[in-house]
Amino acid sequence: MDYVLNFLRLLQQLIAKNVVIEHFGLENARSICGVDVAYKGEEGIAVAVRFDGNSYQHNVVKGKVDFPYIPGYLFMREAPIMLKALEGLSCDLILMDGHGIAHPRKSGIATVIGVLLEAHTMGVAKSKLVGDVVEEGGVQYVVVNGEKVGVKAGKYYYSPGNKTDLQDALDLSMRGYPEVLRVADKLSKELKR
DNA sequence: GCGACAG
DNA sequence: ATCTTGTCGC
Repeated sequence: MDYVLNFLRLLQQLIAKNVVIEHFGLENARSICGVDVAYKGEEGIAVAVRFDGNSYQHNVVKGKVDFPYIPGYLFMREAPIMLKALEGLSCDLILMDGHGIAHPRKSGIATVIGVLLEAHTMGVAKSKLVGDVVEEGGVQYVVVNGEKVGVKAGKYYYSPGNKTDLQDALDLSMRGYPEVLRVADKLSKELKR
């Protein structure tokens, strides 16, 4: 499995070179999607929820998940099934569990999916993967090598995935935990029964 | 060698 | 993520 991780690391470095960190502006997101995955042993249940400001809609995908969870390589385990769940949904902004550039190689799952789909994405994680939390002007930033790569608000970490920036992460964090993610999490966990 | 370690 | 009882608090 050593070969695989070496290769995947190169892939992540390539992805990191293609990330686009630029201001999006949440006000430009007419539709926001949230994706989450729950497990029942080897079976993964992915749910993608879309909210367009008026109504909700969602996709459910179940399938075997082979790749193990390895810190730093989450995308290999969850990106495939997440992408399937997102099929057919048009989302101006995609949110998902996990980090974006707040990653050892600036290539968290939100970045991988964002670059792959050329979409606006943002990672929302429940715990830190890398960096130090530094407060500045009333805001808690996730800092890696002196660079601010994310924002911590409450117990959540927000970091740009692709075609979004730190300002977007801060703006999103101030809206509180995204409802689409709360719904996706709740739905995926109750559908595995 | 030791500690850290998204879901 | 999942396993898994009781317990503290609004």
